[in-house]
Amino acid sequence: MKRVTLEEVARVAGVSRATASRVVNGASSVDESLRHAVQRAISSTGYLPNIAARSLVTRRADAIGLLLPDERRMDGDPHLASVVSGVTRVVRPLGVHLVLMMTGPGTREQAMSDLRCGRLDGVILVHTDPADPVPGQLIAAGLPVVLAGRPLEPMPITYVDVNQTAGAALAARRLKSLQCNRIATITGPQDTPAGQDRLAGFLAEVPDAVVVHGDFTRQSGMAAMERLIRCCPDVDGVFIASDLMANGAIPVLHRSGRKVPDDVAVVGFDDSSAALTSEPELTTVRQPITDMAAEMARQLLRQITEPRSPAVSVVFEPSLVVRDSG
Amino acid sequence: MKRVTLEEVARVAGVSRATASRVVNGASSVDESLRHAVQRAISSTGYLPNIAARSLVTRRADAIGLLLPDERRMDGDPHLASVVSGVTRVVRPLGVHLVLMMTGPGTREQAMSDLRCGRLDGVILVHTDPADPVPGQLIAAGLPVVLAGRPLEPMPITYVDVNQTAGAALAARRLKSLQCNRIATITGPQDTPAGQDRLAGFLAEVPDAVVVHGDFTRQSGMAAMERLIRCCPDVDGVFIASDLMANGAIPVLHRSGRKVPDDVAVVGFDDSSAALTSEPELTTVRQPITDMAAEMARQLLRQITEPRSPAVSVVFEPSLVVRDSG
DNA sequence: GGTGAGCGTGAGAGCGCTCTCCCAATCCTG
DNA sequence: CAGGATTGGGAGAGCGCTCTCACGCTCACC
Repeated sequence: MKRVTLEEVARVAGVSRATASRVVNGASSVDESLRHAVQRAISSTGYLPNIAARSLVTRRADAIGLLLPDERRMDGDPHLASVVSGVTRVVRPLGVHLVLMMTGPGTREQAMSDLRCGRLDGVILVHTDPADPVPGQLIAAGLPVVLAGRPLEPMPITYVDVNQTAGAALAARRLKSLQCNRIATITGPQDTPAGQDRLAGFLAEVPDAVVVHGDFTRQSGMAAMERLIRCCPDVDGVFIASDLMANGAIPVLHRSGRKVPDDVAVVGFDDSSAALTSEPELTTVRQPITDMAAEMARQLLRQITEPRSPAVSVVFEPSLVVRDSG
Repeated sequence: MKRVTLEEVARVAGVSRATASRVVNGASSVDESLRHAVQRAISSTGYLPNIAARSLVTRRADAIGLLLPDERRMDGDPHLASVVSGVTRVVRPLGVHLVLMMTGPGTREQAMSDLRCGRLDGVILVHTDPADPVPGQLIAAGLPVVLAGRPLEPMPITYVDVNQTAGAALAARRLKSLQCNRIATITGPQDTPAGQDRLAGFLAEVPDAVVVHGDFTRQSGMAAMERLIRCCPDVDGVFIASDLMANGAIPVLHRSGRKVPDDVAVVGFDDSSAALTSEPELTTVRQPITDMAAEMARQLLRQITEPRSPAVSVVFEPSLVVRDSG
């Protein structure tokens, strides 16, 4: 089982290596008969182009990186599979590899050098720490990068996000339509755009809502709900800024003797798997994660093929998924 | 920002390209002073080796693939992040890339050609369909491959698994120690090794257990539990072969007026996130997923560096995580 | 019939790296 | 101190591919 090269294919087809290469790469200007000869030679020899050799001359790796937060932070995030799936859908038909990198010591630097030494053509950054300097560095270096979610500080970087504000408004209107009188919200961390926007969007609809802070984790959801029913026992509708927090909060409600949704209506955000494992199943705001991931991939590929193309932001509209909790 | 090559480094350091290469690759036989000169040259020029060029001559891609089932099947699988994390931990320090491939039309063939054309050095196969011919083909071609989980048919292939039988026995003993008299189990699909072994291991300890079949999904957990309480209303202890099924089953128990764990003790399997989002939190059998993934990566790397090394199986011992459900 | 445009093809120069020689310098041993 | 053994470094040949360039051919037009 020896490797078969383009040279070999050319020999078998009776053409030059250049012509064989043209056929492999689908160049148009090749005579039909020669094209067929080459194609026959390819299948008869079982030829597969050596990517390293190609990559060496084209200076393209045909691989992109997906930079993820590490397991701990990912833990709560049910989206990984959806993100991977969305990116894959766009990227695979083009033969581009998806390289996964979990944040750990030195990962981001690693990704930078992979990018610079041509091992990666671009990266998608997920859940970036607002203080992280990497996105800025990448942009400054003119390297293709796409962010999942709006950056905290405005910067000329391409990102894909869901309309968080609109999503929170959807939740607010649902609660109002349920005739809730005493409405509260458990927020996400206020140092993240998602946390901020979900609160702002909600308050825009329900200005007098009771606000209790959380940080998107289950734990914080439990704690926040305990505080909420203590400070505001007559609450009858609550928007919880992530399903995971809602998942922690609902048992607290139950233990306090309140029924969901009869006594207290609950609306979550994310439509993650936590929405289905809650009891009752969560009414929640859905983000089209897979589509968003696909769009990130598309944006990244565009940047790769058209360097220095302008930064854009693509914002998807969320939708309300009505289940049993509110 | 032009690319700096080894040639350039050699020039700056005043040595030959060969020597510079030796330093980059950590060859021992280089004079200290020259080594330092080269290292200075590397950092002053900001040199990064071009992986494609290296790969072309070494015939190593320094990348491995992780072949996953598609999103639908993955959906229930809470392990993805843990698997990725475990593999990453082993692989990154070596500068090896982790390429994610979700099964879709043509993925497996794609992976095969990536392997053959030297774009991937090896693959880890997760949740392979028992009928899938790919593992066999890979083995036949002498390509490095590691399976997550024992293959259904015995074959000379390296795999890493948890001792499913022992795990089920752990659950059984827990239920017995709780003085349960009427013990049942909800199984996984019986055409998978995991499904088979968990049932067998359980029956070995509780031969007279009531057996109801499921397929690892939440839905099936609900349905199975409904059947169970109908056919066996006095059940007071049940081993459910996956946390996800347990997560679907517990609300059924609640709705039937049974309290968990007071009326019915429940033990799950996996220690996935579904165990924590259940109410009450699940007592379950834990598999050390991250460690197992790391071991898979190690085994794969060994096969890559030592081709034709014998197939081995590594089996991890599970442990019981006692929480509130049983 | 001469000229020029247009097109398909082949020759060949690299892309940046590793690695095998081979030579020179140093070391040990008798 | 001669001889061989050992060691470090350099020259250079590729790895397999793409892509530019120039060549030869056909065709149209004046």
